[in-house]
Amino acid sequence: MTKILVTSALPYANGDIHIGHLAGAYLPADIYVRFQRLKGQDIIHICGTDEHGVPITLTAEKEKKTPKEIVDYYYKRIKDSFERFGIKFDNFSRTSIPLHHRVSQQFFLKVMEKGYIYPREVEQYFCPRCQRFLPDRYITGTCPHCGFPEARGDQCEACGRWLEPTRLKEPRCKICGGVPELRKTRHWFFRLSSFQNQLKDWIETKGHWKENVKNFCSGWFKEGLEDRPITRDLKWGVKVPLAEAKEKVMYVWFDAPIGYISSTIEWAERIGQPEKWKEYWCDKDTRLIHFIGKDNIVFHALVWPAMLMAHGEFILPADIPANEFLNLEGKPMSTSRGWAVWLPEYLEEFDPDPLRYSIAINAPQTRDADFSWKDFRRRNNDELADILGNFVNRTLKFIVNNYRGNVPAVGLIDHTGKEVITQIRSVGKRVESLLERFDIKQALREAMGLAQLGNQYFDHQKPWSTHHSNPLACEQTIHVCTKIISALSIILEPFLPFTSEKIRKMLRLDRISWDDLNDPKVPATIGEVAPLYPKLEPERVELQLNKIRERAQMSKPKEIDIEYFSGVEIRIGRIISAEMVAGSDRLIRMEVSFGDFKRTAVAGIGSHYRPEELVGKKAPFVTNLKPVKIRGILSEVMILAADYPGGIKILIPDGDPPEGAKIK
RNA sequence: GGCGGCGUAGCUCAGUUGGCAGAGCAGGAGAAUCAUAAUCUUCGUGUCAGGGGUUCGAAUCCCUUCGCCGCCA
Repeated sequence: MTKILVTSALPYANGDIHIGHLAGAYLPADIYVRFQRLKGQDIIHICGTDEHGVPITLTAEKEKKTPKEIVDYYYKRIKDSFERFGIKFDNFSRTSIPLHHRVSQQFFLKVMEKGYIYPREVEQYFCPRCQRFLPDRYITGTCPHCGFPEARGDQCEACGRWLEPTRLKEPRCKICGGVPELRKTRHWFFRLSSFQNQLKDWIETKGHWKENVKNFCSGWFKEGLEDRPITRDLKWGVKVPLAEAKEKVMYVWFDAPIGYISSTIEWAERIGQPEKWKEYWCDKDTRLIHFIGKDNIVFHALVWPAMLMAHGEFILPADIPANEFLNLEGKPMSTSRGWAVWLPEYLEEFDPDPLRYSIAINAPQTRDADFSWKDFRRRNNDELADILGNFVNRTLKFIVNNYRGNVPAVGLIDHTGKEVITQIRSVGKRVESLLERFDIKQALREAMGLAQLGNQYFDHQKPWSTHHSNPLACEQTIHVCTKIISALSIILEPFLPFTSEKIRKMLRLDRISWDDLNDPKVPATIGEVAPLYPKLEPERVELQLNKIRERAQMSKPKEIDIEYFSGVEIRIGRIISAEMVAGSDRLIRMEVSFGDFKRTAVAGIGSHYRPEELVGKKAPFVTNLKPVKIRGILSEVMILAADYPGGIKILIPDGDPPEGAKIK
């Protein structure tokens, strides 16, 4: 049998999963895998967190933690929220485990052995204060074209021109503000350029791939593929397995996709068949499918296949169903601006299936789509509760009320009933072929059509009336309706697994398979009946809408007027003494003179200043803050300092203003 | 700036290789009372963003303007 290996993009362990991620990769993948599994296919779903790279080290610094602490935290949260949302993986690994490091290193060495990795001297900015080489976008300076003083190392945002960091005038480290210096360093490059033709030929055989994927690739072929550096001067990551590169790690984009392989190996070991991963990665008959969002297309359709070609022992992707983006309330999602719906937060308030439904029925398959809370509520109430939930409920309640919970058995089914059963089969067939093409949106519409069909049939047959006038006909109707419910529990399982489970409980069905759609099983008696979905009041979703609006507002500082500002009293103070607060490695206690009076300050700047450095310095202090006790010491004034990832700098006045001078 | 995408009914979205513009919701009318007042039937609606071109025929292909979005290793 053809095996299927499905991967979902490795989420970056630097934040929670939000609905955009779900729509882009994880939900479509989960639906596809659940469907294939119901069909009895040999399929596994592999994923894990991507835990290396500079952004994680920066988050760690910002939160005064180690990178390990950051990734441990998010690994747990991400894994947990996937589980609660019903996204099922056969293995959910992480790229920081030793197994992954080993596999990545072997991969590296193998590709190097084949001649596709080579070292090259490059000049890069190094920040002596941060003690590290700076990625392009962490350098700012004056743009040589337009004179914009805050241009980024890779591009000037004012005039839009591309830049090399070395061309910036007065370069500065974006992290600490220090002056970086050019240093020679050696990096290893992947010979991507030599795969251009091979990749082109390969993609031409993929006529069935989605338009957006092919489009992206052709753009890149036009530009021409260039070799890419695959090492970094960083401590956090997979060590480069070369004696001459002891201090380097792999660039995160290189080791991350190898995570698909190492996660599969971890899975094989876990189930006690350590060689089994090869059946998926090394067998030409296995279909490798990568589910990703559109931001990942170039990588999965070009760079990663080139890496696999270079390595030579693994299969290439058979399909890359990439989705577009999901907007939120009409605006693109933005984690930094707080404009997103995060999964852990959602799950505190609602059940998984309504969101699975909302996303799947309006999936961004061919273009960006929009998620709104209003629409979410409507989908839940008008579609899930009213059409699907009500059909199940009215039928089963009817059985309870009129047949004491025993499903009527029937010897014969009349023409109309048979027609319905034929319809079930053809809906099954259509859903099947739509899902094979990854068209989950249309597939779900078709599946829901079955509930609608049920309501129509129920209405036309009028069992509430035939129950008295023609009991046999009534029994038939209810029997057929129960068949429809049974079919719904199968056909909806990939999309709404929790709903499917509830229905199966009510119908006392323990095992289901896609083939059962040919003649859905009907139980003799039913279990306890309860409505499938509670209706959502408008307030429930308005609350959510307000939450994201407020958050977006907060990330933008509020405008204040001059009166408001003049309410803050800031004066120049001279630090007359300073000492570490006992039992703390960050707090410094200072006595500050403002000429006429003295005050005590406790400030969390000890990670970047030694007390003796501070004594004698003049700096601005807020002098009318409400005093607070910190570690038992009353802090009466607050020192002003620049606080940014990687550093804290107190402000020193220009010249020598007198103690106590007011700042306006 | 360059490249790419998008613009279809009041709203959210489908529209295969060019072949009479579609669905759901909202809105109007009716039927039914088993069911979470939940269902079912039925009705209207479009400068397919604007302009130009190719074609017997364009929402679809080409050019252009406007608007929105993304990417730029």
